This record gives sequence, C-alpha cells and structure tokens, in this order.
Amino acid sequence: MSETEFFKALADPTRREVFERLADGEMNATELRQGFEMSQPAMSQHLAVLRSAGLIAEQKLGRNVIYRINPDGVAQIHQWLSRYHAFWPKRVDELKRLLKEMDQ
Amino acid sequence: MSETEFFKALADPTRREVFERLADGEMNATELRQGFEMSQPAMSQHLAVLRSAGLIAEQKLGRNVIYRINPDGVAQIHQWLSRYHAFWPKRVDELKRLLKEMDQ
DNA sequence: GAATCACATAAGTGTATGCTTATGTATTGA
DNA sequence: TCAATACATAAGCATACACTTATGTGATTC
Repeated sequence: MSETEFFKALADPTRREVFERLADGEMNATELRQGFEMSQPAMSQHLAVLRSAGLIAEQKLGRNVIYRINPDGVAQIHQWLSRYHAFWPKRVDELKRLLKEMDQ
Repeated sequence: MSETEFFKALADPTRREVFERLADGEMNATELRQGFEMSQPAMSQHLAVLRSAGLIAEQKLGRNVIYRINPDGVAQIHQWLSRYHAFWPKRVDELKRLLKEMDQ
C-alpha cells in the first residue's frame, strides 16, 4: 500500500494492461490471461503484485478468484498527484466536465 | 516519455523525493544532493532517469545544471489517471477547490 | 594556465525483478 | 472417489536496477 509499491506495480506494461482491463469490469485470472502469451504462474504473480500494492481486490468464488479494481488504490495515486496540482495542465475544461459527472 | 518510463522513475523513493523538492522550486544537482547519503554519480544517474522520463527539465548555467519540474510530465500522469476517473474518490470538495484556484 | 569545481559517463557488483517449469491445494464434476 | 479445473507457491535463471569507485569534460578561479 506504499507509494513505492503502487508505482512499481504500475511500472510494468503487463500489469498496467491488467489494470486497464479491470477498469472495464471484474474478471477472474483465467479471463485476464486471454491474449497474453504468458504462463499461468506469471499472471498469478502479477496479480499478487497489484493486490499487494492495493490497486486491485480479489474475491474467491468457488474455485475461481474474481479480481476488480480497488478504488482506494486509485484514490491514493490521485492524492499523490494532487500534491503537484501547481503543475497540472492549465486546461480546466476536462476537469470541469469530470466534476459535472461526479456531481450527478 | 513512455508510461513505463515515468512509473519506473517514480517507483524509486529517492527520485520521488527529488521530484518533491523540485516542486518547491528549481535547484542544481549539488543542492539536490544535500541530505542524501549518496555519491554524486548516484544522484546524477537518478536525475538522468527523471529527465529521460520527461518528469524534470535541465538548464545548463555555467558549470551548474539547474533542474526543475517539467509540467508536461505531470500532465502525462494526470492524463493517465483521468482514464480511471470512474474510480476517483467521490469526495468532490478538494477538486472543486482546485478548480477555483486554477480558474484564477 | 594550473588547480578546482560541478557535473556526466564508464565499469563493476550485489540485489531485485520477471519469467520459466514443477508442484501444491482447494473446488468441481463424472 | 478420482480426475480435472483454477488457481497459488517454490525454486531456478537471465536480465535490469541502484549503487559504488574511477575517470572524463567543460567552466571558473587564482
């Protein structure tokens, strides 16, 4: 759950893609492995890194394990980045749009 | 300038602290090294990583090299994170405050 | 112009990382 | 109950990373 952990977790392209897939909806490990030319243990280890960093959460369901994004992890990155808001892009439009969406 | 590069760059605690220091204002390499028990080449290599990732910019000034945060790098992280705005913290207050600041 | 200063670069080393194959452990189905 | 499924864990290996000392390079100072 440390900053080092979640930056390290996201520093790997495979793990970022896994994270991106989970953003579209929850999946189990076998589904997540589709399209990756990688052994099952390799994916399992990647998932362990993401989970240990607090970026994803797991839920055992029978013999399957369902993974989904952990909003707390995203919130932590958001909080880290907010420290540098002085350097954020000056275009405010997108931020305004987001705010509108979140208010609903 | 790739996503992998900037996440790797920020995955190191020393480089995050350097980045944080530069957020308070520009500095040269010798000033940045103050407080770190680390050789000069080590710091130089860290700065090279941050620069290569597009997170900081350098400016030669005589025999000194002045470093500062590169807003483009911060913008890139911001853009990456914005893809997951569905998972952003639901508390909008801070975002509203930021928006106010940026509008001025 | 010779010494010093502020860096970068090179080469070497221990440790971390990402992968593999092999194996372990529940859970499910025949 | 016995085989198959869906994972996790262990051990081993090649590569990447963060550090060191040694050296190089250009700017300053005396």
